[in-house]
Amino acid sequence: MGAGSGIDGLDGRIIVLLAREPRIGVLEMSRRLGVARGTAQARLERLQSNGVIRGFGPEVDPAALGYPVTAFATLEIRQGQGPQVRRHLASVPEVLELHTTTGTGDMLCRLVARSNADLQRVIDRVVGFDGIVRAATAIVMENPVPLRIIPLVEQAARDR
Amino acid sequence: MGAGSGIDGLDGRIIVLLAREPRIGVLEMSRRLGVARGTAQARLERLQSNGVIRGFGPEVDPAALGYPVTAFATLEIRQGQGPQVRRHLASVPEVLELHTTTGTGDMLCRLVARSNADLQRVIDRVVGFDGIVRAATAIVMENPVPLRIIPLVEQAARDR
DNA sequence: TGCGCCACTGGGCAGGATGCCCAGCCGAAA
DNA sequence: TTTCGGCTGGGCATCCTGCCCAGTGGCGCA
Repeated sequence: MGAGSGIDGLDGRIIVLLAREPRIGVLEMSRRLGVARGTAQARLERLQSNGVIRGFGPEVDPAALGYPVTAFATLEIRQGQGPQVRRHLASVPEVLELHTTTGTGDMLCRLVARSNADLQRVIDRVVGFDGIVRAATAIVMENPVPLRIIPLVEQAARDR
Repeated sequence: MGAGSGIDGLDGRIIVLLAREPRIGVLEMSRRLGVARGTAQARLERLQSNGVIRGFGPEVDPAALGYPVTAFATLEIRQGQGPQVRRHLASVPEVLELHTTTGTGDMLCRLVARSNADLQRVIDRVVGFDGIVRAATAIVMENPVPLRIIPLVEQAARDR
């Protein structure tokens, strides 16, 4: 991993272009970039087989689905209960992602809920499991920087 | 918002299908769903103008870009320094997202770095700003549940 | 210095998908 | 019952895709 990886300027421009206008095709892309279509096509393929671009899945807004409340929960789990806890959390649809982190056997997960009241139900379901000792929840109020990748891509391209 | 929104079964199947095989076109989609092409096309358009589907931006893997280390930082900020802190954090490429949360004027941000050592540099840059009083960092070790949306979509579709 | 490799170019080709149109049908609401 | 919105199934021209090719230029290596 990371062996032959790395992004050059053209790769960076491809990703940024794709991030800004996801619907454009290879041909339009090659026109904007000022390269031959075959080049753009080859680069795109390489970026995907490289794993740099994982895919083009639809970005779904949980709020538009009826889940406008987002929260982060820090979980303290009982020793050795990791696998069970993971399985449990994976089975809860409102758990959007889960990380294990350094610290006291902690996990961090992102939750959504239909309302603040509903969040209580979600949390109850999340922590209503033997392996979980304690949970601390932080409700998201604003999202000044939504998940982004462009600045990082540009820096990676600059660093050659 | 959220007025006429909501997802029916067909919408749910469209999103799930798109999430699993993002490259398929409208025609192939209509074939898999067993509906007319016009229907699939109209639904997709509606989902996008609804805001349920925000877009189809490329999913870029920071690790493949040379940033294999992910961390979450909880920041305590000085009263009234919110706007400045946001601007500062937005200017750091390694800050992938930023949330303001309930609690003691806290913020939570996701960071990436080239290595554990590099993470120190990133954190220094993040907290090297007047408005930030204290920072607690949790390094991500594993990601048992990567950011996902399918289970939530299926539940939303089931709930009518 | 000369050679081979690799990426890029510019072009061509057939098949397929897209965007857009239409008339007809049907169920639900007024 | 009438109207309306959504779905169907079809057609159309245009455009893009995936794939192919030969030619060219830069670069590292012997």
